[in-house]
Amino acid sequence: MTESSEPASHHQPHVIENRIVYAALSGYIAPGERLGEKELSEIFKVSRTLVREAMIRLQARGIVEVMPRRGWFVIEPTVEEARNTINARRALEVGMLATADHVTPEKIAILREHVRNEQRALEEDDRAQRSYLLGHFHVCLAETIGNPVLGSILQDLTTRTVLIAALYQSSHDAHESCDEHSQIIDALEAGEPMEAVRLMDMHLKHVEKALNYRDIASRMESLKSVLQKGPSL
Amino acid sequence: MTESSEPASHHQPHVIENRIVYAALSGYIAPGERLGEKELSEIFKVSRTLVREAMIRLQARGIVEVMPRRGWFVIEPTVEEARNTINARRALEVGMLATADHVTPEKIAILREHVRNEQRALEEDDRAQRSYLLGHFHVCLAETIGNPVLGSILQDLTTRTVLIAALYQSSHDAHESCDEHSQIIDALEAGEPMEAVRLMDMHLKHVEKALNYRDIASRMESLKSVLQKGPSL
DNA sequence: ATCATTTCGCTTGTATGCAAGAAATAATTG
DNA sequence: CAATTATTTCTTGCATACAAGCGAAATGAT
Repeated sequence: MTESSEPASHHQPHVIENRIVYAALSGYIAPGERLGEKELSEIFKVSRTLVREAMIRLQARGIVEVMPRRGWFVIEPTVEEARNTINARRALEVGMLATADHVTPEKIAILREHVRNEQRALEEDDRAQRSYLLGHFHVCLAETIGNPVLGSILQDLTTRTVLIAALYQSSHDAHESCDEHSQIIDALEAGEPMEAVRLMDMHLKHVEKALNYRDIASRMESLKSVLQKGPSL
Repeated sequence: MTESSEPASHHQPHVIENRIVYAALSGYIAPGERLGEKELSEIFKVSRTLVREAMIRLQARGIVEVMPRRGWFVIEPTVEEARNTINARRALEVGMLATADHVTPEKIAILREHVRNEQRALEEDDRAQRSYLLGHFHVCLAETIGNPVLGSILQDLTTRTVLIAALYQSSHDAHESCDEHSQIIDALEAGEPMEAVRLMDMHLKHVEKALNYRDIASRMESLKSVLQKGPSL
């Protein structure tokens, strides 16, 4: 539980990669944050080569980006990129629910268990765990009613969504999210996949609606005005 | 047209990466083929470092895999992995068609143009181009009625599907594929997305049905018997 | 004082060197 | 001669060294 899901190979590069993804999902690292190669190489006690390898993988997954000779940064998606990411999730998750065959009770149980963990994190007000679990529900769903390929795609998309939510200061209520997850499972259990599709579509609409797309612009504006209007020191 | 779509940055690693993807899509490199770092570094006239970077990216995209100290190889998906990949495509493409809003005539025109290119490759019996275009149709569709995020995901999945088809000696007729693409566009143009969904679902079923999942086993069997029964030289 | 220019420090980009290991070949032994 | 063991070769794994370039600070000119 402490180490989350490390996919096979315990070699350093994957460890670094997974730690950063986990940190992003948990809200420990924010969009725009700089990830210096030297800094990380000291933290993980390896050479820059391995850090670089991890960063390249994360770049391929759309989680970090590089500015030539400036450094690696956690992505700060534009409004358009944010929309695209969420719409890609919509397509994937809707299609996944629509094409899934019967969901066995065992699978329902796994999903229920996950939601129970979400609720516990909510009660205990464990922000990091809450953020992680709310995002990871969708990965769990994809792996359970879908397959590992779907799961890994969704892992990347949800990680990006969490970063988007952080960047645009999502006001989406965590309780609401958790409830919606629960309702989706209800629909699956009742053998009504199309209802599950509808609920998922609404859920993602809520996620997107909760974003303050103006935040970046307004943040820059306010910064600008502060710097302009401020008294000369 | 000769260089296909190179996504920005013309630095070597991306060039190598794209060349290999293109070669896979065109059938120039087969599943299981070894891609030596030294070999590639001589071809592209760069150091192993940059080749390695490209391979790591391709690994993240699920197109090559590494066997420790043995080398890099184009993936040879198992039967289960093949199914998972195609099912992931089904979810994604079905969801994409189902959630897409109205398709403008301009977008229809782009898709029609693509199918025309497919037909030309069929007439001219240009195997490489044919393979590339039949796969790329799905990427084109994703970028046209979806967005770049969907496009890049589908790029990876279709590339893998082409490799799967090569590995399992798909008997899927190219003409049939092309026709099915055309019909999907018809449905979109007619404003009947659900019909497009149905057609896409069938299309992917055909793709999967055309695979001879026994080929790998039978190939190993025959090789084994040949080696056992053969006369001693 | 303000603006342009240059220098300098720190970061990533790329090549290279050497170590570790797997497979193929050669040598050894029963 | 067969089977095992030793050796050699070729591959990737990882660290390191140096080059290149951006940005900030220092410098200079107006």
